[in-house]
Amino acid sequence: MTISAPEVAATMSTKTRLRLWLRLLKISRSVENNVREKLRVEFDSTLPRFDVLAALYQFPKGLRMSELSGLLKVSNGNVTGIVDRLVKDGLIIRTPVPGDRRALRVRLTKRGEEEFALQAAAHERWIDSLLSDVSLDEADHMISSFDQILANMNDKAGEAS
Amino acid sequence: MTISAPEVAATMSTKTRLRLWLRLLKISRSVENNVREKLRVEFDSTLPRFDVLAALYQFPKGLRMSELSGLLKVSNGNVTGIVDRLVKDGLIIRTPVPGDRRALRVRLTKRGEEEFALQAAAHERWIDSLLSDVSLDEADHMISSFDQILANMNDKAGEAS
DNA sequence: GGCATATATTTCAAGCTTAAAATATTTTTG
DNA sequence: CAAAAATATTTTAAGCTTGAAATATATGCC
Repeated sequence: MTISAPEVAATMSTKTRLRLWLRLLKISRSVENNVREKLRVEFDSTLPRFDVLAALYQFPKGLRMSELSGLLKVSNGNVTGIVDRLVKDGLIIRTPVPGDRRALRVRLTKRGEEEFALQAAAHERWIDSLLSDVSLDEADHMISSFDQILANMNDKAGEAS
Repeated sequence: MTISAPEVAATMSTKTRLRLWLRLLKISRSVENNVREKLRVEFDSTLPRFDVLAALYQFPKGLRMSELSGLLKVSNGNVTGIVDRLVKDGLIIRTPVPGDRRALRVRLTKRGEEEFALQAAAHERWIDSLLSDVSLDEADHMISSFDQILANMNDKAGEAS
């Protein structure tokens, strides 16, 4: 009996995929740590707060708590705490939803909008600088690869987009 | 005065790089959430614990606390807590470092080694499945791109490897 | 209408994470 | 050698995160 070629090939791409994942994780953590530090120093804020503001910025009419946690793909209880603090800081407000007394709609205040616009512009510059050696073509190519991976992954796992 | 071409191009690649980062983050979080859930259900463990065990598995002689936190790129105090719990569970042990009474060396116990071997094998299968539609060539190509990005990023930022 | 079930949100307990302060020890240097 | 500076680690306070339990309200069913 000879060595099974498929098994050898499978092992090889398994190891390579694992390496790919470790590299992906390393980049992701590097960028995240970098952005986290800049948010702290320049805006006295955090990544979770930025994420919440970013989501609300896209929806001027506001979002329900559950829509917000769904978008950010974090737990409900998690968002409660972050929103509490942002409300206390006057960057967002909670308003009741007419017709459903269980639900609350959250949206940016005027100040929250202005503050986030500043943070978003800075964030864009930070990312542009960190990824400055990625050409437009390269970036486009990687984005399509990622989209393909994401589409496939959402089938494999229960994990939504 | 005509529109400045360089500025237009810069804006375009800035936006594309931002999109690239958001996609990268999405994949990274999807995979992480998936692995986290599987570690919880199948091994009653967590990602930070897995990371610590993985680091120690590569260094059978053990690592100092500061080497460990350096490798994982997390704070010193963070590792203290995770190590405390792993010690309590009998998966690792702390031993004094001869000649330096400030330092402690941490290494896997026999049980920790056996337990991690199981987790690592399962982890490899999970990743292989999640990234199953990435071909060997594609993976290799992405790995080089990532390495290049990482090398460039470490110059831009104070952020080490 | 009234009871069961479902949905929206918060609370809770436990663990993760950080930056900064505290502790203990080692090394440098005057 | 003693004071000062540096290093290794832990502790602390605050915030983030999760899954599960609790609370409040709404919807479906008889």
